[in-house]
Amino acid sequence: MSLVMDHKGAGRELFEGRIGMPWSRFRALRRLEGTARSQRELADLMGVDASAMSAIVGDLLQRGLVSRETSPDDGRRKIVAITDAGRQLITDVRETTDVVPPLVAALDAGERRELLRLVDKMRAGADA
Amino acid sequence: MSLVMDHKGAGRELFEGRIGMPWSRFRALRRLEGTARSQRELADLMGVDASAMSAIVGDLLQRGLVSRETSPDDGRRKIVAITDAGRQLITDVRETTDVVPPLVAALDAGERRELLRLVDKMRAGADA
DNA sequence: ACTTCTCCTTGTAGGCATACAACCATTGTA
DNA sequence: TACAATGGTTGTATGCCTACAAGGAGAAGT
Repeated sequence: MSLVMDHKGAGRELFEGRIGMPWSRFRALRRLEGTARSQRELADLMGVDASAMSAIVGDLLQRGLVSRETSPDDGRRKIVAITDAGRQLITDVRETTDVVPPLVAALDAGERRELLRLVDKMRAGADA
Repeated sequence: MSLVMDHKGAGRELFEGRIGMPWSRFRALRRLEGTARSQRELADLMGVDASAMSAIVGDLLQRGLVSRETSPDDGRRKIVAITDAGRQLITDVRETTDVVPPLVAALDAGERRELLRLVDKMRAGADA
């Protein structure tokens, strides 16, 4: 945890510099890859409150990465869906491998593979 | 990196709730375990500017976790040293193992050991 | 000596993440 | 039909991390 906390700053700098967007936006975008969701669902998934979600979606909308429209079933809900541009952005980020974080440089190839495996496993657990 | 970014919030909450201190303070404190250092040294190590360091040390001082005195050699420098209370706090934090981060819960014992090894190796690289 | 550099401090500001309160519109319930 | 609950928006505030500017004090170079 300590390692994480100490290097999140570097991570954000790297990321935000690369795609010019606060991390929270990308985080939300990722949750829309599979399904469109209401803002409430998104907020619950990410553990933030409705007002924060409102701002995030508003921003993504302006960037053209998602669409937002009122649900036909329930006039209160706004359904947020990822756009092609949004998908493209996620793909681009995923393919960004040219910057090996300095941290990982300390590991050899086998260790990196193992780390990746563990991280994926943790993420799978966390997303569930 | 994604995993890190997504869970730093939880980490901070956990940490700050436990010891009532922003992470940056602890981060600085750790760098004083081995040697006393001037604020400039500390700032360079942590990659923050002098004014940020000034605030951090001021806070640690108020908490009684470090001492600060002008260097005998150079009247400009303030030498910061960790106190017993500071060491105690670090020890306490290190011994806090009662909260297995939810993330790690997805791994079995062997995997956790391996993860720990990799993390230690990365940290060793980063601290150097 | 005079100037320049260095260390530290204080004040100020910006960005991000987050929360809460107040409010509107819509839906669900008694 | 009233009243309560829900989804969303806007405004406001807090905390942390960070930076930059300006200025005091000591040290170094010429």
